[in-house]
Amino acid sequence: MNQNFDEKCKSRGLSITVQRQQVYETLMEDKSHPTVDAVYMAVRKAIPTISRATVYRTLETLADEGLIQRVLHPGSSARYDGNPAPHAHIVCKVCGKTEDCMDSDLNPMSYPSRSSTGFSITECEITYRGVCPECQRKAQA
Amino acid sequence: MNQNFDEKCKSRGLSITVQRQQVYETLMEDKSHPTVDAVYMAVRKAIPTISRATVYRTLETLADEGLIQRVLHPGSSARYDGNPAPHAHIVCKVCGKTEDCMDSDLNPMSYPSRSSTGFSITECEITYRGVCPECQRKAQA
DNA sequence: GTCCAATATGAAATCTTTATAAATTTTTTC
DNA sequence: GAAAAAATTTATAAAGATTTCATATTGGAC
Repeated sequence: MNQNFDEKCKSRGLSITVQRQQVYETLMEDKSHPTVDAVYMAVRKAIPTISRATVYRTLETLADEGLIQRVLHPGSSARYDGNPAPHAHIVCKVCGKTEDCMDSDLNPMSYPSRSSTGFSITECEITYRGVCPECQRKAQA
Repeated sequence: MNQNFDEKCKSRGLSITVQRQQVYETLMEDKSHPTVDAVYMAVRKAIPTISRATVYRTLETLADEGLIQRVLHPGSSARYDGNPAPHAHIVCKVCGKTEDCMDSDLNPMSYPSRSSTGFSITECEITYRGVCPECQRKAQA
């Protein structure tokens, strides 16, 4: 199916399963930062018997392995992003829509030094919150 | 109790209630970025009959008014920070401990321009994820 | 192909959070 | 201050999100 993905699993000691392949492929095709449930619904079209628990576990596993990334969403359900490269996100606090934020004027992400925190840092997430154009329009009406 | 807090409520048109006062005071005293449940447990010592729903609602209200701030926590429960000023956080992905991240070498937060996104942005959140010193030690053992 | 380890399933359990209606408290008005 | 109006709290339930668990199935090494 996706040779690249299979190799990445293999190199990490993960078994290659149809469920993992399908979840990954679905996320690569859906750029909307879908919720777990949205991924579950999409994957069911290909694997009708897949369990919701499997989708949860698979997404978590792939994120732990750095193949995808988890995107936070205030007070609501988790979302995932098929692009594992660090980049900022912008979330509408009315409808929850989540988009990449690629403004080149933004300061580049920097990491705190190990010495100052004692943490070993592996991920950085920047989230802007606001109101998307559509919800602004609806609010005016 | 806290004159300052009472005034802030008044200026925002919020009623002053013992529940709000106590939730706010609890959060000011607890610098650990507690979960809603932790706040609920602490406030119960002062107001044993307080409802969990009230704590949820109160924290949300105070955050909406900018008196406190909500801190995201990947896939888990929300946490709150009594300091409403924007600052980065660092979260341990093993135990969930959340700390302020005040490294002065970090790039300052910048906001994307309105024109590039169409969003009206009100909040920015920076979260680093990694493993805290304690959990690193435990993992070695 | 056989076997063992890893993974998936399905249902239930466990959080976490929100909604609702009735009761209470605050604020406003006089 | 007392009464009326508005806002808030309570308690319960419901909804939603996520995890757990025992069992069944599958993948990969041999």
